Amino acid sequence: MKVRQILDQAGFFEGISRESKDALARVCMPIERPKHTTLFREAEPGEAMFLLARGRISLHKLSPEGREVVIKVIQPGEVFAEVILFEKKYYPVTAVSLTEILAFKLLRRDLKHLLREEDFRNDFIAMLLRKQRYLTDKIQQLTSQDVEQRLRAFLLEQYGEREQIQVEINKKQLASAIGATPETLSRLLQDLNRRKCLTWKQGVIKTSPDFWLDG
Amino acid sequence: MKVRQILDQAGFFEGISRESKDALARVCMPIERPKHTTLFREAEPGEAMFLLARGRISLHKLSPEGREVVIKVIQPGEVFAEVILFEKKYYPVTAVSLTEILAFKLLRRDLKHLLREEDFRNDFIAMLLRKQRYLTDKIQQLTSQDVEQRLRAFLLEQYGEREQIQVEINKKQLASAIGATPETLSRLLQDLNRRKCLTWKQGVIKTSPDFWLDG
DNA sequence: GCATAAAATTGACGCGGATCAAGAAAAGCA
DNA sequence: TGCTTTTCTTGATCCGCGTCAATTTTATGC
Repeated sequence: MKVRQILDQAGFFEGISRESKDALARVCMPIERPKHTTLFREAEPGEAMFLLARGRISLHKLSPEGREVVIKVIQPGEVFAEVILFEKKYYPVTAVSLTEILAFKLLRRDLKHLLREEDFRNDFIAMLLRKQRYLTDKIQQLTSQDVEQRLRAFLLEQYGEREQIQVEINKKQLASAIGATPETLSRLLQDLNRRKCLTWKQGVIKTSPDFWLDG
Repeated sequence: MKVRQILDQAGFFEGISRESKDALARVCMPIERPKHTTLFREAEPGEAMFLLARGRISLHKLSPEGREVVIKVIQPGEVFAEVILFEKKYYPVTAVSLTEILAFKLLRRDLKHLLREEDFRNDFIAMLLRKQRYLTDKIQQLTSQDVEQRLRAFLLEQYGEREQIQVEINKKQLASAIGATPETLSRLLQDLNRRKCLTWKQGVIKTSPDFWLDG
């Protein structure tokens, strides 16, 4: 079946047994959406978590003053909204597709069933712990790094240390993802350009080795 | 046995069965330490997680420049260093007791065994998700709130909205916990004093209702 | 008890980045 | 294709908070 193939490619739960993976493929529902689609909103009730197969999704919260704070940009192969499954009935963040996406939806009762299997359970818990570690690192970054360092960390995390990067999100979104305003990002890019570290033209970023060094 | 009683009082894994709790009590080792003791350091290898029964523990990371960034202050009833159990062999943070503490140490293999029990597993996963939600909120706070709001959020989280609070940590530590310098906190407290919102004398904070309102 | 260290306060100063406003460029749409 | 809307850029200004340095206060040890 098609779902099963995509699961294989996407690298969800790599360590799990064939049986668990088949079971997973049986219960999850494919979801395709164009860009700028809201999958769910903060404080909305729900009972499904998602696996992202293709595209990128932004998870953000709204501050009391109405600022949009990006918590994480989800990449293919990652799981999101898993918090809904045990702890609370309400989504803690808003999820919006930044690009066209393909995701899988997984219901609470189905997941609970899958967790009986030790391999699956271990993979699931390991995934949660990985995310915890990510959030921990992010807190450290936000309190001790400037915008340039945060940009570097973001690009590294999302695309790796590459010379050319196809960015499928716009500058406003990227600014938000690194906890800055579009104006600040614009000025930073201008500066990096002058220093011959990084250029950004028509959705393509080109970096020089210098960019990855200093910091 | 004594360990079992403390486990009951501390409220670890409230939903779990009598059998699971007995099993937990059997495998965990009590640890008592004076204040300012380092339990483990960032990047140090280890294979145990902890349950805190009494006292407070600060989890922090060191930034490349040597700044100490507090990730979370652990309270009685909370679990920490659980990341070590599945994902990596190295502690991602440093843990230092802020007060005298009583904690329980739980080894990897024992925990994996306990996770076979559904009740225990659900409680454990729920705990992980609670922490994830906490970290998510913290990121939002750090990027969108000023120091005064962060102080309020910290006191609320740690002690609730009370008129009188016994603070068992010093101002330097508190400053660090809310992502600020001692100087900034000092000035903030002075200002709150002038506005008759909050006083801090000899480890006792007194707040007026005003303090909890504005923000 | 004094001596030394650590914690807390206070002032002066500067910088990173937010905010506001206005214009240029690009994208969406009829 | 022209019109509208959003995104991006650029400049001017402002402010929160960090940094540095100098005291003062409190804690700690002999």
